[in-house]
Amino acid sequence: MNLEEAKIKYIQTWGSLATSWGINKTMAQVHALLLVSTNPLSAEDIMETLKISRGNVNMNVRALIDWGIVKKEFVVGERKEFFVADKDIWELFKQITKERKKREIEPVLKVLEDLQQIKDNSDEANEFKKVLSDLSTVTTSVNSILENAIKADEHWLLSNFTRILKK
Amino acid sequence: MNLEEAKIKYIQTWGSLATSWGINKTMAQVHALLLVSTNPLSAEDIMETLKISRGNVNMNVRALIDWGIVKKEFVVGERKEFFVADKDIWELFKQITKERKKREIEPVLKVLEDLQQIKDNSDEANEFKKVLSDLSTVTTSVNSILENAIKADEHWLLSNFTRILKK
DNA sequence: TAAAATTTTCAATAATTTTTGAAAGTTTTA
DNA sequence: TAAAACTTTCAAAAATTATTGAAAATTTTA
Repeated sequence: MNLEEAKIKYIQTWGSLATSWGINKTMAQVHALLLVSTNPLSAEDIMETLKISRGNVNMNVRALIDWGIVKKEFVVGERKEFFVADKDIWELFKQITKERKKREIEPVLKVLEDLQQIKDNSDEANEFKKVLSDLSTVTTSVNSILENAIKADEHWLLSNFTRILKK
Repeated sequence: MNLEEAKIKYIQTWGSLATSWGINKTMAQVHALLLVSTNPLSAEDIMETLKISRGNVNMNVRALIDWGIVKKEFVVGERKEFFVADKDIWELFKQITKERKKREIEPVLKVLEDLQQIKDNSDEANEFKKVLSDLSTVTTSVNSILENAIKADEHWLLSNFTRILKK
């Protein structure tokens, strides 16, 4: 396998992992392409390499910029826009975590809390509240871990984890 | 909001969270329904409550059993099968983590390792290998955390995390 | 053993999500 | 200012994923 093949394999692999975690395949592939590219790429470069339409490139690049993991870059003497991905994978991990936490986990925690408030003291209601409370505990716990992974310095995840392993 | 409404709200909320993490909505809803139900439910109970077809119930209940988070149960004097969800949410968390780790993360780690092996010493190849290596580090790290969450006792996640927070 | 009850399968259909591509919009150049 | 270069939008089409429901298979009862 040569370098080009390896890059393609990597782009495909990342795309399929993304799909099973609810991230659009093309978005992941565009990101992967920018990540392994040594120079900034234009919309056309991406279109050609991934064989996708202009509109699709535009939509997905914007989504990546919105997630804070891709930046626009200007190349001297060139009119069009170019894009680059941050090469720091920890930064990537932090950004993705941050976005998903905010968009998906926090709203669920809010609903779980609201549901706890129902005024009903039957055994059935109390059993339900117990389930909700347990769910909140796990969800909060996951949320906290993610929060710290975001807040702390680059290698929080690895360094803290290593410490736990050694205990 | 009364108890019934709260249960429905919870089932819907869980279903939509599941969707954004690549889990089938109905599968999550069936699980949520079993989780808040005080007694075992038959395929028909599920069909009626969630307004879905027999085939759909069958497919999704089997998937849940396959994931190890729902069990068949027999009710005396009844011919048909009934289903229950483990009420221990930590157990649920562990099972889901275990399955996703095995099915999705481990295969990716394998590919990343394979790709590292390309025999090419150009600057470009080395840069690519660096990206792969960083990805492997983060992925391995996430994988290890999940591994420990699975192996250790019920409240590993919470107790260890609390300790880190207090440092 | 055979009829009844129940579960499973899976081709067809429906719903959802993604992608296209051409038109509209914007920015830059001359 | 207007033509060229480029980007964005979005309705329609394509692709993917989920669901139905009726037929086949299996299990239970009598």
